[in-house]
Amino acid sequence: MPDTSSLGDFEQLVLLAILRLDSDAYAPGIRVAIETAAARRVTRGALYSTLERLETKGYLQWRPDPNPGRRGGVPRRQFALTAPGLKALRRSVAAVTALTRGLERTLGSA
Amino acid sequence: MPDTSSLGDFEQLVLLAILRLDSDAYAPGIRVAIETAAARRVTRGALYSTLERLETKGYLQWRPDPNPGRRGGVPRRQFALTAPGLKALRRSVAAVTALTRGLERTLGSA
DNA sequence: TCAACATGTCTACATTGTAGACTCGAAGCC
DNA sequence: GGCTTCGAGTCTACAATGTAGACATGTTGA
Repeated sequence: MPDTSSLGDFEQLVLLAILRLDSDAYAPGIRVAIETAAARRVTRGALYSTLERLETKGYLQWRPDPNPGRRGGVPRRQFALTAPGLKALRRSVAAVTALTRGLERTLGSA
Repeated sequence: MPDTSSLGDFEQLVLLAILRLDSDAYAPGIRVAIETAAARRVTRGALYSTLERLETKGYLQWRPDPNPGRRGGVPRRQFALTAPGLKALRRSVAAVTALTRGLERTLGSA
């Protein structure tokens, strides 16, 4: 791992989705959020591998669903960013923002 | 390659830098632009591998430096996005933008 | 002629992304 | 109770992307 450990693109999307979903940050919802925002398919495998890697890096934490009552078996996990996770995400978003600034018209990100 | 071929994070930064530098989009400058924006080191190897991969995907093109007159040996290459490259970049930036919207305060991207 | 320099190439490997089959256990139905 | 359905998560194997650093090549100027 490089010392200025940066985020891959999918990792970035996952962290953003968790931040955005806040207390609703369960894996299935994260998946839907990314699929919607990025207009692309996200398999469970891809998502869980990434979640695990982010946890290993100390960028996120989870706890068992504080309010269950659904259908399935295994309890869901509620994810949240850690302080280092938020910091890494900030850096990552800042890089894109810096290079994007002034190109809004060309990029159509009105 | 997935059919909805998405950009890796470094690829995204490289395309953004090229777009931004416009007619000054030579490899060394691209490198500096990314190092500055992302506050991280970028080796030549990393950059050229990525440029080559992006070219293979048809996302960028290059031509020999139209106005030479520098020091070194091999002529520089001037890079530019292709239409598909711009499209892919738009998609990629749009995903980040969509998930970022409303989180400006938290992310400090004022 | 030769050192310094500016680009670009090559090789080998590490990290991240992806797909899809599989496991687990609770809930509902009969 | 036994069986099916379902939601969530695990596992394995591989593909794509990212990274480092040594090397090559040709120009310039002392």
